[in-house]
Parts: sequence; C-alpha cells; structure tokens
Amino acid sequence: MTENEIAYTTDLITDYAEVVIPLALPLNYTWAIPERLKEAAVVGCRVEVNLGKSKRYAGVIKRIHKKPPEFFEAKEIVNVLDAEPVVFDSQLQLWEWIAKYYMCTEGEVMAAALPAHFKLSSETILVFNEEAGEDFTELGNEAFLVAEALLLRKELKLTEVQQILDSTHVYPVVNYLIQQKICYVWESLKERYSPKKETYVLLSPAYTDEVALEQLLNTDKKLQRAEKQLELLLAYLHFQKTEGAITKSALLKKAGATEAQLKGLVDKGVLFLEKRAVDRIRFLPKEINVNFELSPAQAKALDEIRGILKEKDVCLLHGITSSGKTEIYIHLIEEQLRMGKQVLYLLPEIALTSQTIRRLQRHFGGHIGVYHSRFSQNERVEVWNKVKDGSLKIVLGARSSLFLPFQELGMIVCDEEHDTSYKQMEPAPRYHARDAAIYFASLFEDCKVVLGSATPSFESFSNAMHQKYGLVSLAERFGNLALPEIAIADTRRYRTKEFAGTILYPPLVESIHRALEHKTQVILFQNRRGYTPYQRCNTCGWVPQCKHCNVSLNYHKFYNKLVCHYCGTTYPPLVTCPSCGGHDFVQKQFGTERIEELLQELFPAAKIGRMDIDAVRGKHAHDQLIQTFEQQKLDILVGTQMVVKGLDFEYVSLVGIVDADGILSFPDFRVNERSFQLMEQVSGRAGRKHGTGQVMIQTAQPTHPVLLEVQQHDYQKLFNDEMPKRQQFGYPPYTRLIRLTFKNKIREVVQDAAAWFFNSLQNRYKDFIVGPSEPVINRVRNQYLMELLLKLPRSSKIIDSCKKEVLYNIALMHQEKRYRSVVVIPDVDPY
DNA sequence: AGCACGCCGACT
DNA sequence: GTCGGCGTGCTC
Ligand SMILES: [Zn+2]
Ligand SMILES: [Zn+2]
Repeated sequence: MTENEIAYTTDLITDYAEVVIPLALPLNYTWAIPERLKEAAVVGCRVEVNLGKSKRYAGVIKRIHKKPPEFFEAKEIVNVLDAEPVVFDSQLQLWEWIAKYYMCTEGEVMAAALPAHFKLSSETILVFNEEAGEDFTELGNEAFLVAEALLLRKELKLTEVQQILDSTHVYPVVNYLIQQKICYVWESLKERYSPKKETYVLLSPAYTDEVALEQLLNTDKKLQRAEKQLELLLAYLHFQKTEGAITKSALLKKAGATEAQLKGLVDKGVLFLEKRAVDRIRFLPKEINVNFELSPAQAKALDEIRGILKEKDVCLLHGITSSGKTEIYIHLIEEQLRMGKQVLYLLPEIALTSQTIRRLQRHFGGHIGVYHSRFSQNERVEVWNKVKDGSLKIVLGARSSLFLPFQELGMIVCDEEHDTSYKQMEPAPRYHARDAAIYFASLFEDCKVVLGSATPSFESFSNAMHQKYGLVSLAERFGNLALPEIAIADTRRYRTKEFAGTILYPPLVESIHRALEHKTQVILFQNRRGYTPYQRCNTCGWVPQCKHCNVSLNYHKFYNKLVCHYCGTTYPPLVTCPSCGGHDFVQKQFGTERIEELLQELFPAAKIGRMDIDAVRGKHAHDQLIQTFEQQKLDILVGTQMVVKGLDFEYVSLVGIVDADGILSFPDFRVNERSFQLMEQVSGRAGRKHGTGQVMIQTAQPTHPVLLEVQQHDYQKLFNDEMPKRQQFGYPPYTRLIRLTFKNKIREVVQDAAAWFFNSLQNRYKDFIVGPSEPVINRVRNQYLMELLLKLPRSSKIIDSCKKEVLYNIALMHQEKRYRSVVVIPDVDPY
C-alpha cells in the first residue's frame, strides 16, 4: 500500500473503545475510534459520543480493543475531550468492583464519581472571569481566539466555541482556559457554595524579614508609645510561630486585646487583615509541622499500628472517646508524606467542620485539600486535578472523596468507621465507602487502611477478632481526663398522675439547675423523631419483638396489628404488657422543638439553642451554632445525632439523654450496637476539661444490658453479648444481607411481584430469604413499596451466584406482563 | 436519562 | 375522525 492509498482509507476502522457513559445501562457500549482520533483516544480519557438519534454524552474510555462488534454497527466517537486521562486505571477498576459488588451499573458509579462538570455537554456555558484581565498574548493561538471572544461576549456556549475552533480541539483548549482561570463553567446559584470566610491577621510584607522586624520591635518609634499594641504584636508573632495562620477573633481572645489595639497596628501598616475561606487550600504554605509529643499510650499505639501494617493491610484502632486518635493519624500521615505518598482521610460528612479542617491544616498546611458535598462543581474539579497531578497530598473528605484520582496512595484513614453515613442509600451506587476503600487500597502497591472508632462496627471488630485486621486499643483518655459519671434516671418512679406525659423528669431538671448554677453548659440529646410507630409499655419501656427476627415490632394503626418489618409476620396488638402487666401503651413522640419549649418554661433565664436538621438547614448554620455554643453564648443545646459529631465543648458539665427507651426500641437488628455507639459518643461530650462531667440517661429500663455497658464503657461485653444473637438470627457479621425493594404504582402489583420473586428464589435460597414485607413508609413518590431480605452465608461463591440469580430473576419477572413496570432496587450490605 | 413508538380516551 | 396521555423499549 502506498502513502496515497492510506490517505484515502480514513474510514477503515481498526480500533474500538468500550465506553462508560453516565447512564444506568446494564453493560458498557462500544464505539469505533476513527483514524483521526486514534492518537488521542486513550484509556481514561473522556470522549464525546452519540447515543440514539440525538443524544450526546461525555463518557470515559474503559478499554480499547480491535474486535469489531458482532451484533451491531458501532458508531464513531465524535471527539476526544481530554489531552490526558481524567481517571487512572485504579478508578476504572474501582468503578467496576463497586458496580459488581453493589449490583448497580458502572454508569451509575461514574455519575457519582465524577464532578458534574466532567460530564460536559454541548449546552454547557462558559463564563468569562472578570479578574483575568485583557491581555491574552501569552496564550496559544486557539486559546487566544476563544479568550478574546469571551472578553467580548462574557459568555459562550460550548457549541459556539466549536464554531470558533476546529471541532477536534474544543475541549483541550477549553480545559486549558479553565485551568488558566480565564473562564469557568457556569453554575446555577443553587449549586454555588460560598465558602465560609473568616478574617485572618497577617504580618505586613514590610516586616517579614528578620531585620526589619527586629527594628520595629526595638527602635522604631511607631510602637514606642503604644505598649498595648506592642504586646499584641508580640502575641501575634508567638501564635504565628506556634499555630501558623491565626484568625482575628482567635488572636483577640487569646491575647486579651481589643479591636482598637489591632486597628492601631493595622493603621500603622504593621499588620493587615484578610478574609479567607477556611476550607480552601491555596493560601497556606506547603509545610509539614508535626511538632507535638504523643502520650506514652499514644506512642505505644502508634508503634503497634506500624508493626501490624507490616503484615496486614488493615488495622483497626479502637480508641475510646478523647483518647487522641487524631494525633496518631497525624503521625502516620506525616510518614506517608515524607515518603512522597498521598493520603486519603475519610470522615463522616457532619464531622467535616471547619474546626476539624483547621486542626489538620495546622500540621500540614497547603498539603491538605478538602472534598465534600457542599463544594461547588468548579471547586471539585480543582481538587480533582490537584489530586491527579499529585500537588495535593492529603485529602480530607467525606464518602465521595474515595473516587478522587490518587496516583500514589500510601494510606487511607477511615475515622469513625462505624458511622452509617459511609453507606450511600439513595440513589445507586449504594456503596459503603469504608468497604470500598479497603478494596481501593488493595489496588495500590503498598497502601494501608487504618480504621478508627471508639465504638467499632461489629463487622470490623469481628474481622479484627478473626485476625483479618490488626487491632490496636487505646484505652486511656488523653491527658487522663476523667471519664464522665453516668447516672441513670429511672422514670418508673414517676408513674403517678401528676407526672403523666412528663418528658423531663425531676432528676434531670435538677441536674440542669445545678449545671446552670455553676455557669457550665448543658447538652440534651433527643433521637430524631422516628416515623416508626410502635407500641411501647408506658410503665416499663418494654417493646414487643418479632420471634423470628429479634427486632422491635411496628404498630400498624389502621389494621390495629403489630407487624415485623423484616419478615412481615403480624401479631395481635398488646393489651397487657407481658413484662409488667401494665395497660398503657400508646404514647406520643416528641422532638427537639418540644424539649426546647419545655426548657424555655422551666429555665426562663437560660439561653437555649437547638441543633437538628431543620435548625441548621442553612449553609453555615451548623458551623455557626457550634461556634456560638463554644463561645458560651448558649447555656443549653438541644439536639439530635448532630450534637454527637465533631464538637469539642470545653464547658459542658452535663449531657442528658432524654429518651433512651426510644433509642433502644428502634426496629433494627443492630439496635443495641447503634444505641451503644450513640450513647457512648453523646457521653463523650461531657466534662472534657473542667472537672468530671455527668451524663444522665432517662429510662424506664434501668437494668437494660446496653445501659449498663454504656455505664461501664464496656464495648467488649456488648460485643460478647450481642454476637450470639447475631448468629442465632442470621445477621451480620455472620451473614451478608441483600435487601430488595420493589416499586410500583399499584399496591397489589408490587405485593404480588414481591411474592412472585420470593417463590422464584424458594428452591435455591429457601433458608436465606425473609419476607416479603411492606415497609413502614409504604409509598414514596406515588410508588408503593415491598421488601425482601436475603441473609446469605459469608461465602463469596454463594453471594456472587445469588447476585447473579437475583439479576436473572429480575429479568425473568419483567417478562411477566403484570410485573413489567415493577422496579427492583437491590441494596447490598444495607446499613 | 431521553426519546420514539404505540395504544386507548375525549375533543375541535 | 384526530390529539395527546403515558406505559414500554432501545440506545453501541
Ligand atoms: Zn410493661
Ligand atoms: Zn420478623
């Protein structure tokens, strides 16, 4: 073949690309790679592809091969969008693993993994950045053309850029312009997140060199007659050295100085003020500053972890509240950093407060990036790129930061590993970030996982007991802080008429009085108002249980029956309490608002705050409320699970758990584990620095084993008590669960479909399948729901084949006319 | 996810 | 008679 002939055979396709597009397709589709894109089409790059008649998507190339598809004509890739891959092989492998394990599609994983802006479409709008100036002569030819157009028009659609440039060059040029900050991708107001700003104090550049500073302090006339200002300046220099950047409010508080004194220094040009966002990275110097001493207990734990990680991939750090796990992580992170490796530090979303962020910034400055759902898409892309090119070494992030393109990952820390927010519930991919992180780490040469918790999940703890993970315990509170005294207020003693309907009983009220008298603060905890109506004995707190499933029964008002929401068995309603003979059951539930009202009546002089989902709906309301409370502008804080996380309240002397019985009767097989975790963490908020704190638990079941275990802080006993029950009733960690939710408009149809499915799995999974049952909330967005639960033995062979069987049966069911539109949602390892 | 195709009710 | 409701199926 001559050169001429080659030139005429451009439509001869030899290469094909398997592409993941952000859709719930059961398998990946294949597109043909035209000759002109052969060079550019690389695995991990985004490509623009047509699907159907008129849709265009940005997908990611997963695989390139030379096998022409047999059963269809592959369309050509329209364009390659990236000059270099946006994801590495390890991301593609993670996507595939998650899709298989959690029974969803790779497209769904991709949609969750990539920042929305990577899913660029031709309708995307570019906005000119007014701060970019007007001089674009430094840019390349094509970028120059687009920049000029942007300067003129202020906004351009991607299709319009396409008209300016040769169509194959659009995306590389646009990416370049975004990187140069000449334009950014338009975001609707709703998406935009204005980072929380704080005023920082900085030394004027004129005095950053030692000599000038020396002169200022000793001989300069500027400060000779302003002793207080000099004092403040010295204090500033001290804090700057020990803590790095310092905020205005912190400086004034710590130095005991006034606004006027600071203003004096600012006016004289010695210091200046600057508003900065705490969770943004660019201002902080890239330094490593781990200069604190570990306690002997911490040092020992650190050594043990190091030793274990030489042999095992995962180490569980079981450290009681306030034992100082974070300091240990900081040392481990430092080691990775010094080896040039990256570190992912996972935290539950609500623990990711500016307090937590600043604490790590103090040690790692600009090496740290933050990634969470409140970030705008533009910011996510920025962090994404910096992780990919290795300029960010540490990412402090919530669940979804697992998808970032790390290249040289040395360690993943998963703090509060028991936290339920690591599991994504809606929509797919319903993955568990902790478990997926362990898989992800295995893709790297030498990447270790450290799980940390004061109250480990039974899954992790039993893995540690079976030597699958290493286990290190830290049983000593840092600085030997006293553990709070845990008092149990027995509400059965107040059963006379005058106490009917009481929410805050005398012992708790009295303790609050005392705390307020001592000018200390109080936290009251109340569980989120459950939508689960149940029958609970008003006298002894007893709640009927399902004899098959060992969970609390729900009360169905309409049918006047008790029903198990796992297996669907119904029971007659209670008339007489089998535990105490009482006859009084139904009770109204109350939330934090009601408690807040009551407190206002009881303590009219106290300043009371409320922290729950509703009260902190705004962007920074959560941070703000924490700060207000920390500054002792509130006396009592009433809250739900939110008060449990990321708080470090010094002046709290009393924590009250208003309704322990409500917590203990939650209809979930993990109730006891959860209750212990919750109460243990709530207790941790009491008496952290100033004397012994008190925790008061109101309950009608003062001898409930979990309460005693909380009182003794005895996790091991809880574990030993609970595990036999898990085994007996077939629950994790002895089994693996898959929950199937069926959805349809017509109630009878879902019910029948679930029954059909149950029957169809009967022959092979008879002993493992529970249900069908109607969930408590049986209708969501006009769709009725039904559930089946699979309790599978822990053999990956059985689990894998069962997953296949389930998918096969879904397809089979959809062939049945009546069930065609029944949607089945599998949830693997529901939490 | 879209979008076309197709099958039934009520409207100029 | 046709218009438009949405349930169903398909997209490399
Ligand atoms: Zn009773
Ligand atoms: Zn049951």
